[in-house]
Amino acid sequence: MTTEYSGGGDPKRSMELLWGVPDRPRRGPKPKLTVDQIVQAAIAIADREGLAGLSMRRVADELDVTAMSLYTYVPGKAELVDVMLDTVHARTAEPDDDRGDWRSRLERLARESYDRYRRHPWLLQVASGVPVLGPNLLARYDRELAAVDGLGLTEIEMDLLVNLVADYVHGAVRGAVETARMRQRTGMTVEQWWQSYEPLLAQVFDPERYPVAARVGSVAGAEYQAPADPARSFEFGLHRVLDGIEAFIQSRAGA
Amino acid sequence: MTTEYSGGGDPKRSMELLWGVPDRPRRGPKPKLTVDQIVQAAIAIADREGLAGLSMRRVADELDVTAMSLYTYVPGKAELVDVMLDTVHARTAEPDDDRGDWRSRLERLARESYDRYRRHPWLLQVASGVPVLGPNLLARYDRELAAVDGLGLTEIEMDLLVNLVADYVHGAVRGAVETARMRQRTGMTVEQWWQSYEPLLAQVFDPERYPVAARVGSVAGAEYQAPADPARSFEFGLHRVLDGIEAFIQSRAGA
DNA sequence: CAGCCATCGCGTACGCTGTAAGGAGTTCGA
DNA sequence: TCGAACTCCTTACAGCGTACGCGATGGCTG
Repeated sequence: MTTEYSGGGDPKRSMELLWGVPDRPRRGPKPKLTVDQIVQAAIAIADREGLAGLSMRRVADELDVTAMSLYTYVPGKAELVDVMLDTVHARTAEPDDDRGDWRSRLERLARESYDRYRRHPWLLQVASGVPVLGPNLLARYDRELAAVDGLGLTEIEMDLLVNLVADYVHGAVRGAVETARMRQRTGMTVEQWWQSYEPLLAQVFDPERYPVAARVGSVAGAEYQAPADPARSFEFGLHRVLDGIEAFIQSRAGA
Repeated sequence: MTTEYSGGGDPKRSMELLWGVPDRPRRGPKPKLTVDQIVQAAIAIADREGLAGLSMRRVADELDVTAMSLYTYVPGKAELVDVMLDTVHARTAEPDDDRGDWRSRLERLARESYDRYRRHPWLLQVASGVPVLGPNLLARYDRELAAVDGLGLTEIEMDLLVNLVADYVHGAVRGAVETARMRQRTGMTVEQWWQSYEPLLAQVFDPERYPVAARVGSVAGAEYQAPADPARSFEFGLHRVLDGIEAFIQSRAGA
């Protein structure tokens, strides 16, 4: 169990943090920390222990200060998460975004997003529907749009397509992340968990009441050794989504 | 900001609550409450105030008992959420699940799911990747599978298709839910929020650095009067997903 | 019909959370 | 040199889930 944020704070203060204000000459004692140190520490904690494990005191401990000291650098936890969100969207290298056709470009971006969620599972809990846009989030949006630019689509259609892929990836990565989280918390693999859970289910399961689920569930349970196979789901679904987009682009080209 | 659960508790106790144990003759004082009353009160609170507003004390207040009394009926909060999850998947009527072709069946189920998320936004925070299956969740899985049964697909393919739709709906409904949540918390509509946020963004936004985003963003911002239009995104994406599934089913029929 | 004891409901307590308020010490600009 | 600005701290509050243990209740057994 974990906590969800973003947009909770003051957007103005978040934007200042994200884009950097030209800092006026400082008068008092030298700051012991930087905002970036705090953000990096917070990201490390959230990666390891989830958003539920992220607390101001925990971050402060890591940096050998008290919790309240952090409020000198950051207005509050919500704004800190806003900056964390933008920060993990930074890119180390600027690779081959333009290579290939639109389909391979979109697929590459979808996998990049999937991998980011896997690396930073807490991203799933950060509300990004009404995001506070930092430089890296904007850069990502720009890259995604560029992947479907020049195909004769309207701007709105480009936006909708990019949203579709982002929405699907978000939905699909949940299974994998929750599986990993369960393993971390309980020390059990999904297979082990399934082996102890399946008998419980069998006790109450009535095949006549759920005929299709009975048939499909038993085949899937045997094949996955678990109730689901998130990685396989993602692969399968991604191709279907891209097929759907392909049909749309072809129909627009014909119009 | 809210809290995420499910699977956190003891699966065995959750299963007992979900499927009902034949209760042995009770000896002590008459119970003041039933599990169902507690679950209904908890759902009402979560609907109104989000999962963050759901606390044992809050539920107890609503029912005129103390927090600790609830632990007579429910092992803990995690198991309570498990039961809440299954309960909101109950159906009032048994309508026309079989009507139409697979596409209209799947679309109807997707919209039903979308509406449920809108009615119970906290569902988005409940981890369902490793769900504790109750009768209603199983019934839903059965219905979804039945929608793609008899098309010549393998069981695994049926499972993957059903997952794909569920994942997409989950991803897509987030935008709408977060928009509604923002309005509830801040009292602002998205349009109002956008009017105050857009100038902040314009101050730091460099069109040369984000050329495609600049073009698309300005068109979309003007058209939506917001950074996005979640309802429209869902409609658009759902049709693309179904198109992708259609392509798959046709290719399988040909094989 | 008495008495046992399972069960219900409650009061208290612990360690955790985000952060408001205010005080002490440090360093720069005037 | 001295006030203003700034950093960092201690203290405190209201909230959380829930472990523990205590009285009161009331159906089953003798």
